[in-house]
Amino acid sequence: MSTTSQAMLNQGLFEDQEMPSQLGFYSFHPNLSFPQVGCQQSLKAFNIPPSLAADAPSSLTEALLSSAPTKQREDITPHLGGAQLLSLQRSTANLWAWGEVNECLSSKRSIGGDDHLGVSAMKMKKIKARRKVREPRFCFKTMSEVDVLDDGYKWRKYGQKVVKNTQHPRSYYRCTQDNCRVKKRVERLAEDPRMVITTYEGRHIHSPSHDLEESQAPSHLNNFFW
DNA sequence: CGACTTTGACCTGCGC
DNA sequence: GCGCAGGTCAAAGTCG
Repeated sequence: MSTTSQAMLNQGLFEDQEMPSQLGFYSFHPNLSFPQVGCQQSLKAFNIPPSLAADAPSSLTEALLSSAPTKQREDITPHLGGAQLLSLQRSTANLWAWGEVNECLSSKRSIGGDDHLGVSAMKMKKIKARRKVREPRFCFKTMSEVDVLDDGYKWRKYGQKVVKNTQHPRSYYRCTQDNCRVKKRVERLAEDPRMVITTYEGRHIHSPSHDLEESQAPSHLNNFFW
């Protein structure tokens, strides 16, 4: 669709279903090092081989690309290699997660063992206590004029809320497929209204509604549903 | 008429 | 316990 062809997938954040405290993030900047441990935990949840992520960020990029729906693959590809993203911007959509990611990044090399994420046990305990069990979440930022990007699935809007300190409302969508409980939130970045923050929660139990042909193509990575 | 959006009310978790 | 903010519900409205 032409409206989404201008969209640029810049960076993302995902969370392990089994271990919500394990967060990984990806960036398409080739020089940015990778928080490998947390990353691999999350990759396991999304069925992406850890070996792809352990080597270099570019490997992960390929993994994400090969497992993404055709439409998003087209959106992402033109921007690979030339990405100029070094900073991680906060948004109300993933504020709860960015703190942990930042701590992970700042301490990932110096600390091993159980405390490999560098988050103090006390703080981790507080975080876990605060958070109830969540579906795996995947959040990314796109530059797009349209709020709702065509990701191949059908969504029904079930709510809209004005979030504090932002002039743009947040929209809540649910997958229309029976028994599929995937949700997504869409909002515009307060600092840059051109950027759309899309947060997926849960995993689809079915193929994209208009991407069936591609989803049946043989690939060991194609079980990564968005 | 069914599918979808809108929107105010309600529920829940968290900080103080 | 109270108030705030985010998330969800559901009735009403809209559209094809």
